Amino acid sequence: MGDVRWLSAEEQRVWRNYMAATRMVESCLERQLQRDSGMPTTYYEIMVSLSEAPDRTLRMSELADRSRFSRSRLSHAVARMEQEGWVRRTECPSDKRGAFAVLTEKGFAALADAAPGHVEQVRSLLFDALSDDQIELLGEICATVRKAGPDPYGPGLGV
Amino acid sequence: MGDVRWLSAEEQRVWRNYMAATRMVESCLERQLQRDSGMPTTYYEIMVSLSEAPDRTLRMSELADRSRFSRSRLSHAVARMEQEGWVRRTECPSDKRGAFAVLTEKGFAALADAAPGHVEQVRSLLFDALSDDQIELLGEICATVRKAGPDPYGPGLGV
DNA sequence: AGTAGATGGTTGAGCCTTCAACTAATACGA
DNA sequence: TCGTATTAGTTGAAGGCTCAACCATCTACT
Repeated sequence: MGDVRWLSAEEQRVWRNYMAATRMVESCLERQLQRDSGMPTTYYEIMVSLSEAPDRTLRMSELADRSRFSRSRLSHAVARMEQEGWVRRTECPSDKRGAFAVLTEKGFAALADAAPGHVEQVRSLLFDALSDDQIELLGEICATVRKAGPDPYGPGLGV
Repeated sequence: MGDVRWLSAEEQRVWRNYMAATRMVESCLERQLQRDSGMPTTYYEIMVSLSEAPDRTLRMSELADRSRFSRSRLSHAVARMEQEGWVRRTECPSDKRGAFAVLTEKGFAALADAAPGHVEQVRSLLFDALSDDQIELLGEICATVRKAGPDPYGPGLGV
């Protein structure tokens, strides 16, 4: 716990590029989706998770874990999405504390509508810019970072 | 504008790893800094920019451009930081619309105090997990993505 | 059965960000 | 010089996120 392991000039350079690039990607995606489909990427991801689940239904906690959202965040989000008619909440018979989130038809339609523009954006921001080799390497790097990180890393699971 | 270029299975895998990894890094950094130093990474970055400027002073717009923040966001942030005593605003003699943001001694101290923990976090989340080769490749990849992206990409410059 | 502790989920306050509207000052062209 | 268009910066409302506190229910142990 003694001296600080400051970043070398080279590491600084990498780090600033990393920040700039990831922020750019994130913020462009957010803007595009908000502008064209009126939803934050958060909601998009929640709906993707639901759409992939059997009966388009998941327990709130399961949904929170998969998207790595805090329970609180998910709860607020689902409340909002319920207002939009994209999601419905059902109670769980086997555990009366529990709740299911169900993607509605309207929600599925909104998702289907938003998807093409979103995917196009992902492609043009990230994949189009990189060579096949770079894409593969990036995949490995991200997998490594992800595995090395704390798990669960945030308020997602457990907290 | 015809058919959608959906992601291949492989691209999906890369994309989900990318999202998971970058989100993890971001959220861990945010939490650490907020917990240990009571500031969001946003403010940290603003103070870094100011600390590197001559006289620890920058025009608001210059500061916004460097950090790629919208003018509005910066304005709100600086207002908040002024309350904390970390930053002071001065008016610009040559352009009476303009304003300077100045990092105070207290702000500099807060930054110096926050830096070690933040850097340690950056290191342990990203650099420690990767080989030297991977770090270099990541740097290149990010530089490429950054250059390929729209510029200015967001509400940062111009909007 | 009775109780202590864990788990599922919600809520509200506070903060940050975005968007759009706005003021004030400068630059530019006729 | 007048008028218009830009540019610098701020503001307020609306929405999303975090944190901590909070019920309700379930589990496990005695």
